[in-house]
Amino acid sequence: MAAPVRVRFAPSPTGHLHVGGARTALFNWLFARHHRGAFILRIEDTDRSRSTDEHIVAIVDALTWLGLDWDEGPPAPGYRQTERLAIYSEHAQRLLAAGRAYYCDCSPELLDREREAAQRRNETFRYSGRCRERGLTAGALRLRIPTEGATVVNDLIHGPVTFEHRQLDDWILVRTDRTPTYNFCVVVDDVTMRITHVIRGDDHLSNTPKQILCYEALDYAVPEFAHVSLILGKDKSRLSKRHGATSVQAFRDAGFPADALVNYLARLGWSHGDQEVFSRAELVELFDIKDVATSAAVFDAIKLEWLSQHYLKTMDGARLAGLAAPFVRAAGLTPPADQARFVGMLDTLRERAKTLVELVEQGRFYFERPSVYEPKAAQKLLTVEGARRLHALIERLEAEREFTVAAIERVVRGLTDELGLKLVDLAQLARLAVTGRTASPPIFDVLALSGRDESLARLCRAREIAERAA
RNA sequence: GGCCCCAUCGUCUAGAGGCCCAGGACACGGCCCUCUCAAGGCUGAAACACGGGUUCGAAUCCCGUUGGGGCCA
Repeated sequence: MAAPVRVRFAPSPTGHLHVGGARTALFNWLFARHHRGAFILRIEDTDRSRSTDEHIVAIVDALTWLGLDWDEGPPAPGYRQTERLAIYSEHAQRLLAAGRAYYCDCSPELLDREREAAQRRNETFRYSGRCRERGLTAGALRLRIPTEGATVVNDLIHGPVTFEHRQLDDWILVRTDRTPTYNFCVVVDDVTMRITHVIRGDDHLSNTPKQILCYEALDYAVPEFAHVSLILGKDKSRLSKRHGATSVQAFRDAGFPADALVNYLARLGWSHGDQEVFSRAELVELFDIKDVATSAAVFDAIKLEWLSQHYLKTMDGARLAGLAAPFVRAAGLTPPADQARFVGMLDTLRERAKTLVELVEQGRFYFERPSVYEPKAAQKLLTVEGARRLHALIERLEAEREFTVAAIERVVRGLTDELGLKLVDLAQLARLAVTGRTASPPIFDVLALSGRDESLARLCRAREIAERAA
């Protein structure tokens, strides 16, 4: 029986949660859930100048919204690097005592000169090792790494990747000002949190051999690694703000269901045959790190929209009502108290919108009377003849006992025949009167859902305007 | 610049030597359905970066070139 899987997602709270980070978090979460292991959230806030508590809150909110729950991490203490400084220095002392690390007092100026010289010779800069045997007791702490040989990263996604030690240098663990470096903190954190699989962005692949050497110096077991490719923008450069929305929060605010974003992110770089739509349960069951693609992927908002619409179209009515209500209120409107009626309205809207924001916009007329009529249509339809037709329609509807979709349809179709018109003639007229627009859900549904009183009031108002325009 | 990673339709991808003159999905075009708009159905166009090998046979293996990305910064 292998040791239980423990993975982590370790964002820096220097901004909102980026979709790239969200995907890394998702892959970690899926891996943990698939193997019934633990998913740990750790905050890498050693860069104090750029880290803020607001960003931690934003990241926690975004992960929560996505439904990526963690088994260990904030708000419990001990999962922020700034709380763990003592642990880093303890490990630094151990390495020093064991002779695996040494102090170096070379000045930055000297190092810069060496770096430039190395570049002129077309070589990788590698610290000369001048202080290796000097036995200094202060300065920057460097890891002593082998001159010969190579370190192989057995990446779960990429396979074995070899790095020659002569390309690596005695990197700094702790700076002269006693602050630990990023690479050192990561190793110590992963080791002390007993992380078994490090699943992270491709941008860390080059740092991995240095870290492996540090694990070995510390005499700790090296975890498995899996480096996920980066997400690119349309122009194939690293996805950034200039490509449009990139934060999870932005997609949430735009009205994408969390399930749709999760499904999209999962399929970006991971696949399972020809399947495109996956429930959470399927994702957890089918996810295998070996099926993650090796190449970078371009973020395609259009496909996300398609998935979003798919989820809006297919999700349970009550659930949709729950998701839509806040967006209705955010638009300054009020959802009806009658839940069944609200769900009925949403049912006519759901296949017409790509996001919840769009859905509310499409269905505005359900919550407020149209303040204006589409000008071109009004000019064409709200005429003397239009007023006559509206008048007839109003009379028939008033006389009708029932105000159901079926009854309304019977009335309208009957009137259409009598007047020698096509259905479209009366439908568009009624549509304009009730919604103010020329495109809406089926007009019989709209009428029934709006209710007899409201529908008649709107038809009458349109008739007045038509009469006045004449 | 050095090191590392990557390379199938516009995009996400299937493909782990013959099942592929390359499959699915999004987007795009056409047709159908239709009270509008959608949704849906059918259908069309669209790719193995290039050059060498290996093999009876390569999208699949190897080498190189080119291009993109990452790290060092």
